[in-house]
Amino acid sequence: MDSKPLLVVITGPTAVGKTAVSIALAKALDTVILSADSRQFYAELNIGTAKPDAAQFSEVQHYFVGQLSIHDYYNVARYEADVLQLLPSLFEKHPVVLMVGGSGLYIDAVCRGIDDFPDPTPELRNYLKGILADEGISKLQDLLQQHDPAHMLEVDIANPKRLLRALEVCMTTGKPYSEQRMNQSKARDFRVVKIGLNLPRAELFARIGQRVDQMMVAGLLEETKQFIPLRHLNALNTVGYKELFTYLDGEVSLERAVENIKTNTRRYAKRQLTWFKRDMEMKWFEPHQTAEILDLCIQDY
RNA sequence: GGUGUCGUAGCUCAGUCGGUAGAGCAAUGGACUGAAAAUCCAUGUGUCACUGGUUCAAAUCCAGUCGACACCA
Repeated sequence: MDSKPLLVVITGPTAVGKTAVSIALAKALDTVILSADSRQFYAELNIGTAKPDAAQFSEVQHYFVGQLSIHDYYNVARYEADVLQLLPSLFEKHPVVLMVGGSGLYIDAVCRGIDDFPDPTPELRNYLKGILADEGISKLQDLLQQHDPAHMLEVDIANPKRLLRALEVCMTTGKPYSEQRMNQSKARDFRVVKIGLNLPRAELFARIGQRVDQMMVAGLLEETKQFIPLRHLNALNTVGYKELFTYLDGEVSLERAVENIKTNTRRYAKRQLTWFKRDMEMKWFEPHQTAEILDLCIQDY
């Protein structure tokens, strides 16, 4: 048997039941959980991100939950580095470690790696955002055509974020983005098993509706109110908070805002599934199949 | 019980002079390398309540039935 330690990734669409499954697995395997949820990172975001509750935290040691402030800048490359730095010490004590969350890009960065690009600088990003606002997306397309015509053939030219990011890399490195994107998996000194949780669509959507209602009962509106002055922060461009801002602005009724949260959560779940479905390494289960998932983990180490 | 209005996509509704139908929302599929709960692309969904009649042709006109709503009793 391979002597490398094992990282078990538990993922799936929002509200499918990842937390409950992962707590049960962590207890059975006597191990810890790394969150791969790009919104649970933020200490201030609690109700709207469906963080594990106090009892669950006390049962299992969690990492990458609440370690950031919403004022902090963070990105997927930093997450990759932070996880890779932490993992060896965890593997010393636990032959299996769990990574749980629904942020597909972040999971891939840990499992496969991500190319070594420079972080964006606020100055350049604001400059390019200004061009987008003043001159439109066609100007960004023109610029990328100059800097990286090869990438123009592959990139989604209607997506401003893709154009903007590619331009940032071109302009800060002086080399075309497409030449620097290796798209190759990096070597890891641990093995990975990927568990995807899913439910029939109607059941998943029902769970989403129930969870949003629970969040409202738990005080999501009050939590959101305190963020009104901070709403421009990226961390608050998040389902749950952004819809309630429109209610607090008087644009829509509370009932309408809550419906919008449910709709946008459903769409988010669908996008997550699109991402995970194309991963051929993913082994799919329903969240009640904890025993089968545990068997798979044990059999693999 | 009577009178009136209405019944078209999952929902809200449009549909002109009769030529078998289309908007919005919802939904569905997809993309994705430092903003990713972000951002972007694509796509329909039909016993036109039912039964009959008129007509070359009915969502459309006529009759009846059923249902919803409003008003009257």
